[in-house]
Amino acid sequence: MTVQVLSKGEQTRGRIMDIAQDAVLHKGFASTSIEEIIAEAGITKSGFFYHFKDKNDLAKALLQRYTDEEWMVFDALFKQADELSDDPLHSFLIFLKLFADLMGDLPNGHPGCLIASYVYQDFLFSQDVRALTTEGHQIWRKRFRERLDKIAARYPARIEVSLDDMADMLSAVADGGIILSKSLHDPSLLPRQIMQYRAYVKLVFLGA
Amino acid sequence: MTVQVLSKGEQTRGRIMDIAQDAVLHKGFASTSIEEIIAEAGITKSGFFYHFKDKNDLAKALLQRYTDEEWMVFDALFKQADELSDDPLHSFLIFLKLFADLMGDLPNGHPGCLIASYVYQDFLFSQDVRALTTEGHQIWRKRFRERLDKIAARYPARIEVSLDDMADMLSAVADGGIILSKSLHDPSLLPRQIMQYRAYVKLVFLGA
DNA sequence: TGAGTACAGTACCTGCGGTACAGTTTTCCG
DNA sequence: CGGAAAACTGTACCGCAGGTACTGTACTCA
Repeated sequence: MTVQVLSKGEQTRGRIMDIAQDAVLHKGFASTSIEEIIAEAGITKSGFFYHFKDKNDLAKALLQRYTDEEWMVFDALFKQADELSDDPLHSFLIFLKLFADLMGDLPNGHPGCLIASYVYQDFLFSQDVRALTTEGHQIWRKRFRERLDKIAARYPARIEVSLDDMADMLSAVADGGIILSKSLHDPSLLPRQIMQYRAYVKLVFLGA
Repeated sequence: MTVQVLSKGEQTRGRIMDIAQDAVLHKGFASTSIEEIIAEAGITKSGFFYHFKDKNDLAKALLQRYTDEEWMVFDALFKQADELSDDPLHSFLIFLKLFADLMGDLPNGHPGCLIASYVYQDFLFSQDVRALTTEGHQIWRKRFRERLDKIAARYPARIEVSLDDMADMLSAVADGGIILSKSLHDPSLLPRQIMQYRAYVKLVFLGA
């Protein structure tokens, strides 16, 4: 039912990015060669460099698209949670459960977070790519923080706590959970860690 | 006062690894070239390959040394904490504070976790390197879990919680905290995240 | 129908990982 | 002190990957 609105060039560009993203998340950016990408895409080197001026340009495009898609996913989850409860705390708790379920439902575990993977390969990329990872995490902080502000207004926190730190903690637990999931070959570890964070939020605002 | 027990070969090998580890943590393993390592070490390519049969061999040696050193650091912190309190919970809380302080005291922020950085560059390395990262995280789980078991025996948990998940959460928060610290250029973020985890532990076993 | 778009083809340069192997100095041990 | 092993240096070379440069061409759409 999806209508054809993409030009042929945009289609090819998208196919290159799909192949590249899959490879990058599985073995890292540096060890993903352009040659293997074009081989799988069925194009030539010229074709690749027609769409991306260099490898760094591809990295940037991948990250940009990835963050855009992540926000859409989160928006959808937030919206779904808001429909299930008017209360800010319970809506956030529902969101966390939905988030955990989503992370657990992926067939072979979560493929990884592109942002996190880029952070560890920092100087590969130019300053503007670094800026993108920073911006990405800042936006997460801001959006989670907004939710926590509304919660704290209605449910006074049981302990002294920085809401910025609490907001960041979800990003940290998610990124760290992905690493642990991959390292220990346990796809269920990531959703369980998100549920741990959920338990923390519950304890802070509701108590035991 | 340190006595000279290292042969010249061991010294050079160590110098190569020091230079390499610094570079790897700052820009990733793949984009750290052997040529830049030997340039800084003041040796030739032949010299490098005398000590390491290939780049993967270097990666393995780095990881092995890194995990060994980490355990020594943690042992020292645990010992210090145990001397300050006999109570398992308070000792663990002290340990977490010491850990957070240590992570914050590094001049330019924590350089990063080698294990985490390797996880995102998976297929670069052979199966035995993968095994090392897995083993590393498993040992952390076991050691933290032991502490939590002793705590739970004296302080019944206020909520239903998996102690394995709680043990893993410290690794996750630390790994994720490093990523966020680097991404947001805020060295104080990592220790603050560890303190968040500490607050969680406190809430679970002591309440508000 | 002609001007872009979206590539293919070819050729070539560079840097890096890695090999091979011969030669040289340094260290250590009996 | 001498000799063997350890710890390298020097040189030459290979293959692969990223990247450049430029020409040619099929398709597409106004």
